[in-house]
Amino acid sequence: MPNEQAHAARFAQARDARNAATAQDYVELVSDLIASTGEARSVDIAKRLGVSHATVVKTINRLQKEGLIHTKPYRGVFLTESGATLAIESRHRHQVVARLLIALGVDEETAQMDAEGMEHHVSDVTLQALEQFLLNRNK
Amino acid sequence: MPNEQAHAARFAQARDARNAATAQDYVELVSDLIASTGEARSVDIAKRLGVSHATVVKTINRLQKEGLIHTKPYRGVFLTESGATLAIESRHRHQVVARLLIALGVDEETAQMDAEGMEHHVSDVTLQALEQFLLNRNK
DNA sequence: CATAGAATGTAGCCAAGGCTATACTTTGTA
DNA sequence: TACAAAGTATAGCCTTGGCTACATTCTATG
Repeated sequence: MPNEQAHAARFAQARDARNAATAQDYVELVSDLIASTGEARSVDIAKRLGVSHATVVKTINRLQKEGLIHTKPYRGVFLTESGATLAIESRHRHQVVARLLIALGVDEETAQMDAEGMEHHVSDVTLQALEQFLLNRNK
Repeated sequence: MPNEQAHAARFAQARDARNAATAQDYVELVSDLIASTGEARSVDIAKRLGVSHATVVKTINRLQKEGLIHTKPYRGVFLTESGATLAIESRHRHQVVARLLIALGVDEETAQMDAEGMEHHVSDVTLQALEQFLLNRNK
């Protein structure tokens, strides 16, 4: 077993990642929706996430306060600059994890499923290692 | 982008994994503490998790209702049979993920940090693929 | 161009997982 | 053996992220 402080630090980091996961999921999804359909409407976000629209509206209000998103009443949802940056990072992280799993023989759909949860816990150090592995492999 | 249903299913699975993560962390930790010190006391669990003891007690009460743990008032925490099974599975999953990251060049401490969060999102299919990769690599 | 239906927003509920503060047992030792 | 310290339990608060039910605004079409 690790020592007490190290152990607590691991759990603290995992908790932080869990808390940040929602914000990342939303900005990534908003970014995808805008890219593919020209706009991100809360009803579409709700369908994609599989939650009620009320939950989406509440979360969007929070993310707006946090400066990741802005909205116009009865209009779509838009990303701020920092939201857009976060979206790009999140999508990249997701794709790297998914590609790794596929490279290791996991089927596409399962890879996407598992990557959705795992991505939020991949640190920069690990992300680089995964990218390096994928790079070497395709040489 | 995936289709709507598939997309929603991914997020649903990630949410389920998040909800199950606490239970897994607790039983794994209780199991480790019993193995290394002979008992699992709530104050030690709190220190290891880096949360207050009140939080630990509350969670333990919930897990007790769910049949993973049992306690004797003012005595330690013990695992039920299903709790012990879950602990073994969880620890195994954690170790496979950590070993994978180390095999890909991530340093031990970072690997343990990231594995702590990632493990809860690794499906059985992915777990098998990771084990297979580690096996082939050590041949 | 009125209006029904769709989209958006609001209110209020719940459980989980954090916290501090306070109370109650146990236990080691002066 | 009495008592202080350590450990355990309880109460009450907060935020997040779910939900349903209801209210409001847009918009497309008859």
